[in-house]
Amino acid sequence: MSSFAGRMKEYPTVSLDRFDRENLHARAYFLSHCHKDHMKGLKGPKLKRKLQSSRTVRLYCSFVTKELLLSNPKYAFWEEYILPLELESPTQISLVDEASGEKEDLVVTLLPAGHCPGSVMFLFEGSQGNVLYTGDFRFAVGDASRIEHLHSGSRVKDIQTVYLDSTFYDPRFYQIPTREVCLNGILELVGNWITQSPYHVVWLNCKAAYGYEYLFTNLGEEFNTQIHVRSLGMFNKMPDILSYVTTDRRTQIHACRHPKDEEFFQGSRLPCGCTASDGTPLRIISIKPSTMWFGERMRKTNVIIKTGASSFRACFSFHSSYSELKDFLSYLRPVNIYPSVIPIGLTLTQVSQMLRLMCRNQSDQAAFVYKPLGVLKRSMVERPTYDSDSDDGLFDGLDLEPVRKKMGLNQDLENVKAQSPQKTALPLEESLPLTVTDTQPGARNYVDCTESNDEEEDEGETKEEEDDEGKGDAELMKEEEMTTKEEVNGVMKEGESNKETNPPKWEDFFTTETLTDSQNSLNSQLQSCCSVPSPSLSRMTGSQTPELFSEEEETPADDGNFSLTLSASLSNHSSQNLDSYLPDTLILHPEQGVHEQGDLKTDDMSQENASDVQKVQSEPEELSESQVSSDFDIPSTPESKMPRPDELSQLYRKLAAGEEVVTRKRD
DNA sequence: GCGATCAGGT
DNA sequence: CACACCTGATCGC
Repeated sequence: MSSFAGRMKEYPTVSLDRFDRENLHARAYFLSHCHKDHMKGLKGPKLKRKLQSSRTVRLYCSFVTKELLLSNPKYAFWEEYILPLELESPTQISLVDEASGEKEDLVVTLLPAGHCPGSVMFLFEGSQGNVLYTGDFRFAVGDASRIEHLHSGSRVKDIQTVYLDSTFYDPRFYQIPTREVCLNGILELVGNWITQSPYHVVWLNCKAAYGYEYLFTNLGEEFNTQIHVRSLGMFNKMPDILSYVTTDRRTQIHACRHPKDEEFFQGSRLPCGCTASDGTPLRIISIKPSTMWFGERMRKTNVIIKTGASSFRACFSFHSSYSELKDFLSYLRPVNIYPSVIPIGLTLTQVSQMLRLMCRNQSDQAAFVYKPLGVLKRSMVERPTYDSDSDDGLFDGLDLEPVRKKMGLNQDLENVKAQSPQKTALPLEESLPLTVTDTQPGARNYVDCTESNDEEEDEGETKEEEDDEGKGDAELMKEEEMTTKEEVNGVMKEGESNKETNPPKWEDFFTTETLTDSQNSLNSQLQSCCSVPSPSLSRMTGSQTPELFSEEEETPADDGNFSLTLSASLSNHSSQNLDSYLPDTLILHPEQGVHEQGDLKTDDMSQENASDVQKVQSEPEELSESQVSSDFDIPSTPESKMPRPDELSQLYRKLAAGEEVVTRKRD
């Protein structure tokens, strides 16, 4: 879930995907896609009032996003304020301060993000450099090189900052099967089921969100049918989607929902209550799209998992995997990268630190361990707060735009690897301390990638990290609990970012983020949609109310004879591991049971898996409480010692006075 | 009555 | 299996 606070420090007068709090004062708004966690405040009365009193404030988004947004009456008041933009066509936008008349021009380009219908990234080009806000996105490896507007000529544009959908920026999510592989698995499963008889139907147990449409269109295309959904008004102007969805329940593929749909399914009923016209019980399987991921060296498992007599999970991801993100970032090599999502189980500090390694000029810091106080170079004079953004001034102007050609992906990857002082097959950061406040380097061992998807989240959750000093990008990234300081209103003040000095890197000493990630729930309903029953359908059966179907209990897919074990596409395996040579799609026989990870194996791999599981279980323990101190942490570097309070206060005094802070250098 | 927030669910 | 929602309870206005 996005915890982006809405503003970029380069262009703080615009707000993106966040419309509450400070964002109420923006000169322009941008909506990357129509998911609730990116629409906070968007239907708020405050914003509505502001719009009515403004003559220049607009909301920019794609045409599709506009369409989806306005299909919900709660957002209808936006109609006259939305300025939809074409994809891939740079547009100049004037940001006007209506009070002073002050104006700033900005060129924005919408880039398709592959997350859900209408989803885009925003590329901003203006006086403060090129900034890419990714929104939520899924790019496959190599995709960045195919985007025209990320290049000028044959070179990659010089990107100052990427605001990144870092949902899966964690080595645990090293690999997620590609869209195509996942889709093929689902097509195969669905095909094998619905071809058995007209009474064999599939229920796609999708979340209430946009993003599954390409699944619908592909299924519809493949099986020459339509998918039953609850409403389709939002797609009225999108024939490519509209033609594959229907409110007619007489189809073998359903993606309809009902508040109690799980119960329905347990009772062999579809959420829409549909039955066969002749009374023959339907045989329903459910397919629940869900994210499956695999560690770096983990044997690839199936994209379809049987989870019950007639239930399946199918791999599906709206977001790029870790390796896809790394590919993306290593291609762009921005100066700064800020996460807009903190993956579960990680802290902002950890993610930021890992991302820093993907920044331009930072790869040589792969050897960086920790320098106690040694990086304090100059004092800061006028800096009310120290923020973890402050290092962005450190590397300004140091380098030219790297020569990278379009499609030069492999080359780039090689470069990246070559830049790593440690020649290892491991991802760069895996041998690094994730945060300086975390115990020892390698306390978390990412080398032994999670070999199972079953890891629990028992750790980290509300790890109190910190002190409240130095908000900085903590402020930009989140908005909660930022306490009292008026002067830190969530945005860098102009001129505050001091480009000439090398400010102390406070984040190396103190973590600055609090982990109150509590902006999860928007209680609005995007879909207040009432399905319009098609007149021609309502006479299908006299009895369509779900309640009338409870009697006959035939387990739909009990299946002694359900041997859908798909020998499947033994195609694209990189064959480095012969023992990873498994079908993409494999459906376990019912008798094999799939309820536990230990059961997730076929005969030829059971041994390996068993040992893999062991490996996971013997992983180092989580951080103990005592290792995460509540106030601020001085990391325990071997040669360093804990500063005494009087030493610290002396240091503070010097800094406050603007004196040069001389620190002992070790060797 | 409304919005914001949280807990708990899928 | 960790995304993008739901619902329902509680609180403040």
